[in-house]
Amino acid sequence: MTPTPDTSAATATALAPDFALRLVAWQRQHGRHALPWQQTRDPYRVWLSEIMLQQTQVTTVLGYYQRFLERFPTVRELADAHLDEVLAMWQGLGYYSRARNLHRCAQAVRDQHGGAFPPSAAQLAGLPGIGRSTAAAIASFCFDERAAILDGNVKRVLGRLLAFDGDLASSAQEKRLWRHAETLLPAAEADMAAYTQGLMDLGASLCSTRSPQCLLCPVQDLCEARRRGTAEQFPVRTRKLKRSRREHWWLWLEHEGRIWLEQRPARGVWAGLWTLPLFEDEAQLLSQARLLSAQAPEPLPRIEHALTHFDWVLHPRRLPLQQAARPGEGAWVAREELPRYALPAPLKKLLG
DNA sequence: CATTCGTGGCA
DNA sequence: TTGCCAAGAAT
Repeated sequence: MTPTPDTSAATATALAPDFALRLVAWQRQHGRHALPWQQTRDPYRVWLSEIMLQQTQVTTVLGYYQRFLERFPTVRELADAHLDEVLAMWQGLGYYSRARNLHRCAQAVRDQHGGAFPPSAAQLAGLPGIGRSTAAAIASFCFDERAAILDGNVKRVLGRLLAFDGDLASSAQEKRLWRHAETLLPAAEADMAAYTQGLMDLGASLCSTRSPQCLLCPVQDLCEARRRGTAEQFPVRTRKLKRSRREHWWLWLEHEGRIWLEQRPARGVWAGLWTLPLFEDEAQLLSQARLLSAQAPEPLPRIEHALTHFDWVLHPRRLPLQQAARPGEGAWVAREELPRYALPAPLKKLLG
């Protein structure tokens, strides 16, 4: 049995000087330059943008980014804030462990780095919420460090450039691609910011997931997938994520315009966010409701909410109360106070 | 190494 | 409607 020859490694080495120089030139002429987080080299602002942009589209981040900076203009103000307020500013953006790690990271910068982000990818990667790729992005943008990123865009661009046929669901294959990404880095530190941005810009525009526009690509004649006419086949990623389904009942208690909210535990789905009391089935909800009122809760239309790995069906049941009992650990929240509470998207929609 | 984390947009 | 995916990291 002859092992498949690893042509991608030789390809990466052969392309190394040309690819970077072309990408850098293209980025400077055709890439994005007007995004808010591109108007600065302040590590705090660049870091904030990189965290928000993890698994999140640029258009979604834009509004959050400005509002967040107005409330927390410096890393110290973020570090000194309460986690609940950080979560409230993050509500709707998703992946809430990012907000939790963001807060922890700000405190680490304050307490262990004298209030300034450490100026190297290696040190940045040791901070909460900053992995290898995010560390490299910050270091290349702010400090011109020759450090490779490997996000979704880069996996697609390099996967096609090298016709990399390893399954990126495998960590061993991803490790190989990391090495290629480092091989392809530009020689000059002065080119690093444009190079890193160029990889992102190319992946977000011409080298898109579906219908890539190879004819306009600055590296079309270097691209192995383009040569084969099989750009859409890269990168290779077998998905084994099976979506499951969960079903719960939500008790919406109201008293004199206030709503009863409970804070979810610090781990798991919607960690630290405020929600309605959740029940495994309708019988348990009704059992709780009978302790609070002689009235029966009003059934509201079901909510179908899709998370990454499961579909969630929620059945809201609304129950106005004459007297304000305390059904457990939680808070009666007036509507005008709701913005200070971090609510998951479907609840914000339901209450809105 | 596999799983667990949100949300909105798009074909 | 359904599935896929977007500037990933932590466990």
